[in-house]
Amino acid sequence: MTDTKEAKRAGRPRAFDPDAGVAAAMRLFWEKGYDAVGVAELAQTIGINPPSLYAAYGSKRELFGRAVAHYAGTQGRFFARLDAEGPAFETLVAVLEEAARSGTGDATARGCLVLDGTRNCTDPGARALTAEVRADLREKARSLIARERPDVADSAADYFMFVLTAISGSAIDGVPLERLMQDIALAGRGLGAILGRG
Amino acid sequence: MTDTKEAKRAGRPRAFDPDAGVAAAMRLFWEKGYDAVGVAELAQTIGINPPSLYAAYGSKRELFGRAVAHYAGTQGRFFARLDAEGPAFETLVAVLEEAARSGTGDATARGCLVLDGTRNCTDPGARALTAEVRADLREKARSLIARERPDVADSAADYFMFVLTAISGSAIDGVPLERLMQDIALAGRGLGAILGRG
DNA sequence: GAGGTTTTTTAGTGACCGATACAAAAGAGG
DNA sequence: CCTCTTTTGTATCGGTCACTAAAAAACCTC
Repeated sequence: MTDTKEAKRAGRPRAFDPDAGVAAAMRLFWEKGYDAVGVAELAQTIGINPPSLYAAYGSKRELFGRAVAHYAGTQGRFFARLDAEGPAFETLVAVLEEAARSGTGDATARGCLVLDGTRNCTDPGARALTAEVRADLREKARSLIARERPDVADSAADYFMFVLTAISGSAIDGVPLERLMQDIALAGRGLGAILGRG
Repeated sequence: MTDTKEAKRAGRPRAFDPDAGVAAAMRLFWEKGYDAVGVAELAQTIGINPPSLYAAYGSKRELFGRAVAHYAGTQGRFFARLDAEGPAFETLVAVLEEAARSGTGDATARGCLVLDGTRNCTDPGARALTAEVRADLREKARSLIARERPDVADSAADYFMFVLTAISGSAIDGVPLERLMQDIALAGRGLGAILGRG
């Protein structure tokens, strides 16, 4: 589609950086959720007009897809820990704590874009975009757990997503990081129980 | 304002039951969230025209307030258990399980209206309506716990709301009741830990 | 019946939604 | 210079948003 390289093509050069636009859009979607962000608002924040937005990204939904991917690569980078070697229990708890930090680090963009960005969203395509990332995330947790306890990998992965859902929702509701850390410690008891004391 | 009694007043009689309208509106708000439900859709579901809706309820937000109150009095009736006498741990877990049942009982209206009905909602007034109910709920849990363990009442009440948030969000994401029950059992380990073995 | 009161219906308000038609503008290559 | 290509800004598309003005309709009391 669009060549990301700076190879000078014919035609009038683009006056803005599409990647920077994705980052700005991500921030907006994260703060307000998919439906609550309008195309006009997106364009104004990026510093362009709506036609430039459609020419560069295709549609609001496609821009959201780029934003979700950017979110996963920045705010959600710590989930890569699930792929690394190491004890499951400690890794999972550490990831939950990182999620709490990410979801409370900025007062204007709380919670998780992937978990709550399409809540009550009317666009099935946008919902599917976040649902796919959630499914990938659950699978990462499941396979990590399966290395130690394949018998409980599904149940423990479900519980991991369960706690993750609580973290994002609570962060959005204004629960501060310190309390989230306490909640994670308590929820970790359940994780330790099913994993047989990590 | 409007006399709920059937005392025959002057003027053309109302052709619909306002309470039944609230129930229908509640169902719609529960299924889709505040922002995703339009006034035209509400009116059509109730079986009236928009002007009748405004004459009877005042505004979309006020109708939502009535709907939330109706929800609390029907779907959320089991929260009254928090006011009853009894051991805190068993009561809290039972309430969490009831919440899971309520949030998964109907495939078309999942989760909790109070916890997730105004997620990503652009109307601050509507958000405040659900936030107030959530605060009341947390206070009920806190005072129940305080009867046994005043020292940990705040932390345990926070954790209770944390788990409740997970239940509603997970139910919306499609997690079936059986898995939610497993998750609650695991989360209950943390509750038992902070309450000192319920 | 007439007058008063309230709800009904029809029709429409301005504002915003996502998405576009169109032509001027700005580059490359000839 | 001219042509080709792509992006730009302007101005708008039809549709939906929450909400309402206005008048007909349906009850009351007299």
